[in-house]
Amino acid sequence: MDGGGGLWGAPPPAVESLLDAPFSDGWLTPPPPPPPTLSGTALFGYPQGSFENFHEQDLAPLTAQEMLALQPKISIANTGSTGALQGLSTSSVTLDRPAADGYNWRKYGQKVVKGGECPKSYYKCTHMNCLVRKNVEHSADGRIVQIIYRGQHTHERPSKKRIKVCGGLSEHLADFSGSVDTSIRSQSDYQDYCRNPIVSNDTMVGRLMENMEDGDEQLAGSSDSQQEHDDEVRTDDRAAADASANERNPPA
DNA sequence: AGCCTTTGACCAGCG
DNA sequence: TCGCTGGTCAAAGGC
Repeated sequence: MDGGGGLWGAPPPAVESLLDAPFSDGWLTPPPPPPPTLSGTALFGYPQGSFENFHEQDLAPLTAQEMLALQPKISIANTGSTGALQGLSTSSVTLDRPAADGYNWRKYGQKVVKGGECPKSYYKCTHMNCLVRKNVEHSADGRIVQIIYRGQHTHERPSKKRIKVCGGLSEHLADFSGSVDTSIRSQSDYQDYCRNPIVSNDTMVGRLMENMEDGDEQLAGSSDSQQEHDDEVRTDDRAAADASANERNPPA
């Protein structure tokens, strides 16, 4: 995406909802608690985090079952906004949505690492005096496989009016962002999101729709207990975490 | 006008 | 010391 004025552009609201709603906790089967060693690192084995991740290129690696489950839902979600998916950029290098965690991020670099199979994007928090950085690593198929937070935010999340996420659930997201630590989502919620669709996409979307209707209250609940861990860099854990993530969601 | 992404270059750490 | 790799900078261009 060619940013220009917005951190993450303006994905169709419905799809935004699909993607961001899973950050709310407490839906679908209770996920296993995130390994403490994953603090500051989010692992991904499933398209997530952004509308862009759901364009055809990124759906490709999904299993047929997942495709069947996902695409119709997206289509339904986009009812009234037909062509939304077609309007997506086919560029899949930078596909995550850092702003989805409630903070504003500016991409300051991108590097292809690991033999060119893993493009890695580097983000800074745009808040002045905030030195938090975030590395987003993509798999070869464009899916986010890992997010690494570096440092701690020295400020509150931007007010919802300033969060440059767009569309229907953006306000929900903003509220959610105001109540849940960024990195907590990066860990448990993202992981939950990674797992849940595999459990049941129907359920996932159903919950999503519920979230859309129920609003902030469902989004508000979260634990702050992990916050103190969240922004620490635990690069030592990356390998193990990555391995475990791959076990759960082996790359396509 | 402001803020963003893109992208090549530069720098530092490591084997 | 050299080469590789990963992280950052900064100019250019877009919205």
